[in-house]
Amino acid sequence: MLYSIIETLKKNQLSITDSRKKILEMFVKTKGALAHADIEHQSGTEFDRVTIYRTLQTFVEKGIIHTIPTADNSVRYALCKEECSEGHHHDDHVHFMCDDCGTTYCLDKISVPHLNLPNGFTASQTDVVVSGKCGKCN
Amino acid sequence: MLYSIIETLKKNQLSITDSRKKILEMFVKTKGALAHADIEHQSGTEFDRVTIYRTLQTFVEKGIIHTIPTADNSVRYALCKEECSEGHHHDDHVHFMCDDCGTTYCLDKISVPHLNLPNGFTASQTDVVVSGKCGKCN
DNA sequence: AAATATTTTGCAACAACGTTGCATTGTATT
DNA sequence: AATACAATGCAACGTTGTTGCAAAATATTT
Ligand SMILES: [Mn+2]
Ligand SMILES: [Mn+2]
Ligand SMILES: [Zn+2]
Ligand SMILES: [Zn+2]
Repeated sequence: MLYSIIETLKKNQLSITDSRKKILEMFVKTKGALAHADIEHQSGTEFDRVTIYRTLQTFVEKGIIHTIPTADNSVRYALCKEECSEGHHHDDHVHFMCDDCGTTYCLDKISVPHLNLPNGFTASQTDVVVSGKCGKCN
Repeated sequence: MLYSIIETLKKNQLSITDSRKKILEMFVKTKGALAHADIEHQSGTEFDRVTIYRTLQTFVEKGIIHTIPTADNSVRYALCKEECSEGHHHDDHVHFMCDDCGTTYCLDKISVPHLNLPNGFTASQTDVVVSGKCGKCN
């Protein structure tokens, strides 16, 4: 399946800029997730820190990427599947973070389990983050 | 069940100091979880920011409190059950964060479900964080 | 294609959060 | 009570993220 960067930006009514193209390209070419710092390092001095923050924010709002909760409370991002749209994320899959190589995976095929909450509690979102060793490191 | 602050500190070979006593007391008296900022506010100018950071660190290392991963990537802490010890946490329960009142609950009775990971992946820890409305806010 | 309107970017300044080194103070031990 | 040891407060610093605004880039209109 091919992913058109320009199409994605247009579809979301975002103007086509260098930073948006390159940052989105990084996500498309990466299996795992990316942190702000990863993008900053990969792009060198090409973009300002602030631009990267703003680009990530915009992508999250538009449903192009989603944030991943991690055990160490660092922020990571990964591409959304096509079902996500502005203000409506549907990334209800399990995330995996390798203790060895640090790679964060979206386990798209493993959906988050249903839980019986205590009386009076209602859920709007459930995040599952698994830590351990990934396929490469095992 | 009663919780002796002094006993807990002694059991973990920690010297008995004002900050440790008062901060641990806050956790014992609180149903939910506490953030660094909560402790700072509740204690006024009594302790330095750094002391609070170091006390929380020490308590986590000793297995007295555990950190709670949250959807918004803020750091929270809650009391551990007695099974936890230095370097060995066993807080495998579900956490709940109320979107309305912000309270974070340890749902001790709901243990994290077992998941079938992809081939080659092994889990060392699974964190489940549910967001939604709590009993009070529903 | 050029002119205009709109968005995005880079910079600077700031705020929140967290860490480290070291002298001072407090706790434990003899 | 004297000594040894550990924790605290302070200052200084680093990292992460935000905001306002002028300059630059992109989109739209003529
Ligand atoms: Mn994901
Ligand atoms: Mn808990
Ligand atoms: Zn790995
Ligand atoms: Zn609530």
